[in-house]
Amino acid sequence: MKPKAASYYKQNRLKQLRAFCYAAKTGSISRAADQLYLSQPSVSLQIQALERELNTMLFERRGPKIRLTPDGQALLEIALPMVEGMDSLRDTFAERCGDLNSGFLNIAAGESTILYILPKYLKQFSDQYPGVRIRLHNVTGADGMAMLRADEADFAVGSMLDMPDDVSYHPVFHFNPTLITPLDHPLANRDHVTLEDIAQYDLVLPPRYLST
Amino acid sequence: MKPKAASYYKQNRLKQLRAFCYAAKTGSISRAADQLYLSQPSVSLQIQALERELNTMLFERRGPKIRLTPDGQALLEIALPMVEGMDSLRDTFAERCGDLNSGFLNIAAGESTILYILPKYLKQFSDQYPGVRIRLHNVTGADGMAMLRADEADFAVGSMLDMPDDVSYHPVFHFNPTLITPLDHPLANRDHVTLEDIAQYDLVLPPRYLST
DNA sequence: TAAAAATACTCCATAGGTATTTTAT
DNA sequence: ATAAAATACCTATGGAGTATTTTTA
Repeated sequence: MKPKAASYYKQNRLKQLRAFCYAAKTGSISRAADQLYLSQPSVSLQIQALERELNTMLFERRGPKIRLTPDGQALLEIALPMVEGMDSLRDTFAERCGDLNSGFLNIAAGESTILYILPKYLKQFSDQYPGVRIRLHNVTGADGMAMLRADEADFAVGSMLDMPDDVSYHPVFHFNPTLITPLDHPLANRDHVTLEDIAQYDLVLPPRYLST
Repeated sequence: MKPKAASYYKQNRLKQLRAFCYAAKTGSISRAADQLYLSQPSVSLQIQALERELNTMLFERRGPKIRLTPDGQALLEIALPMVEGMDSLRDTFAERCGDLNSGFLNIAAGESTILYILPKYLKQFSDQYPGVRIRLHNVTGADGMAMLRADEADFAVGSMLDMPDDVSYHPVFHFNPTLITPLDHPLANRDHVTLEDIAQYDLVLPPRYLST
């Protein structure tokens, strides 16, 4: 039996607010119930619960008609954006990180790598994911390692003669390209990395030449 | 039996998101469970349900450790403000329209009204609602009307010889005091205004003399 | 092996339904 | 008289619990 956190229950605020918003918008509890695919008593009770918990009158009940009170008006202004936000969250989320995502990709590489190797692939990548901003960091191999450890870079590309043991690398092809990630990267602990595995991580960089 | 609205159930998104946010912030499902006064399996299941519904992986499960995926990061940014908004809604609401409310009350009145009539009532009012800031606007009757229309004033007090028809006024007593509100004010469309009706609107101003 | 997460299962609180009554136009 | 909200009551879903197993660092 847990402490039970006396009065810490936020209950189903969301349902209550949704019921309230629909009732406010339609001006009728019954119509709200229809739109929400609920029964009229259900919506009525939700609103009553909300009024009880907020200790106020949200609607003026004038017989069969209801009307927002000033308090109700105030709540509506607060609650409507939240309810809409919650109900559209699935789409918002899909839009945000679904197929075309936003965000940043930090790449650490040496100057010559940036100049001669990356452009071709970056072009290809940014065509495919126009939402992703790419930041190139012109650093030497050692500094690139530092950025990886500081989580300032997502990938480092370049020649690596000495491979520190807190960074994993995985040969991907039979000729030398190497995938370098921070140790805590999802792919870091997998022994077999397939192209499909990498593909989901926004960037596939198959550098053909390891040495600049 | 109602239509049942195939797949229209938004379920308890809120609980799921709250569980997720706490887990993300603490970096641990168990700690999140503690803070939420829930059991560890409960939080775990909430998050799994969320992942199923959003069709994604929010956390990297690496044995006993969890870590936000990029998707999880994105969701956190979307969901955190919502969860916080919902959980602080009670306070937000109380602050906005509770017993001692905050906010401003704009009163348009002529100079002599301000000097000789209002002070007594304003004193009374500000004693009762210390949270409400009062702004007095020293304007003539016509300008007061303009402020009402521009929603820059909540009430206008003063003599009104010509009453424009886009502003309603309601005689309250048998001698001449008049209540003037913008047309879209809650009381504007009611034929019968009682003292109780007015009392809930932060301010009761029974000016004894209409003419300055 | 010790931690934290995932599973398995059980139960009861409550959201939701149907039926009915109340109320104001 | 009608239409809508409130009330009464009941049922069943699913959220939350305890106990246990799995996993990896």
